[in-house]
Amino acid sequence: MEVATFPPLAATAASPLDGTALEAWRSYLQSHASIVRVLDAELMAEHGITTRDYEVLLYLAQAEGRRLPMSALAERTMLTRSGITRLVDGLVGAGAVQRVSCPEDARVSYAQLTDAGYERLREAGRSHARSIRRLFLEHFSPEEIEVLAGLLSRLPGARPDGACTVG
Amino acid sequence: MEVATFPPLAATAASPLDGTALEAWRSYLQSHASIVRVLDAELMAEHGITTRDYEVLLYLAQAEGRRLPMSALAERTMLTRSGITRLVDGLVGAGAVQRVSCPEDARVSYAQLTDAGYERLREAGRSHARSIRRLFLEHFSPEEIEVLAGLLSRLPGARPDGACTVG
DNA sequence: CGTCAACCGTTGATCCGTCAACTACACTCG
DNA sequence: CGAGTGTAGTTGACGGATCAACGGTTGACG
Repeated sequence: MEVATFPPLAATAASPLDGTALEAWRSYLQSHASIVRVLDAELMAEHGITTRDYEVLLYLAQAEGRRLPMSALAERTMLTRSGITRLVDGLVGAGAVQRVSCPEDARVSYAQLTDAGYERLREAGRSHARSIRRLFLEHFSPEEIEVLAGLLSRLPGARPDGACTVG
Repeated sequence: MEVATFPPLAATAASPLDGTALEAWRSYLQSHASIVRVLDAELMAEHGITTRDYEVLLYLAQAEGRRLPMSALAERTMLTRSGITRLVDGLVGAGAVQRVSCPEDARVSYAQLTDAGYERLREAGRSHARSIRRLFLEHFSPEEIEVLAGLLSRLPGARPDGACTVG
């Protein structure tokens, strides 16, 4: 697995950002690209699922009854409803998810995590978390993690309205 | 312009990350997704170019003679050679870039920034930098920027010259 | 020289996600 | 009830990026 170089995008000859600011921005962008790329590759190589798949599986696992309406999934994943339809198609094909229609509202169709899907998630989750630690967390001390969390949480989009219960 | 919600991917019921660590990771991912999404949309709305386009234009502008071999572009942007071929096709079509063959090595073909392309970049650069300030930099004090830059620079891929050895 | 490996850029097939259009259903209000 | 409005999910057409394969070029080495 070859893990190429780096990606930027930042100041222009015309309107440069200040030195340190530019560095911060570049590191932010580039590290993200690199880390996510490796994470993707590892998840795919070791468990045959994409990060998107994993994300959806995780949301379902955390949801009441291990099922969510397609729209809810779309919202959480920041995908289009149509995108989610296709993604879930794949997961259904892989046996990780079933479609279940909703008795109270015939319009909605739940994506329901199967036992196989849950098992798949558990397995993937272990190595995924390990990867995250290795690629991200391990570069900082606990105090630094706290600082980082505090700073990053101010950025747009960093604060979902609670919502996601872990465990 | 609707700027949807948030994207996660993180701990699983099976192997959760520690609380603060999880928060840091989530903020990192989610803020990136949100910010990049807005940046993309603004660049497209105001100047009709993709972030990728902008990136390529910027690299060319910074390069010796405002031109680079396709492979060099691919490397810098973290795109495939084939991806770059197609992207540059577009820029050529838009008149921002020309293809120039290399006299010393008939295999390489330079992407050469045109004057029009440079002008385009300058215009886009202004508002782009403004957007970056608004979405990223303005959330921190100068000292915090420094701290952030220092922390982020440790992550894989954050160091342009420092070789990207992961795996 | 002549061969062969490595390399550059392009192309065809394909995957993944979007947008826009459509179907089916639900809810409100006359 | 029945029309109109809005919502949930799917589908077709398309764009962007990848991989695999190819043709042209270079450079090293027998």
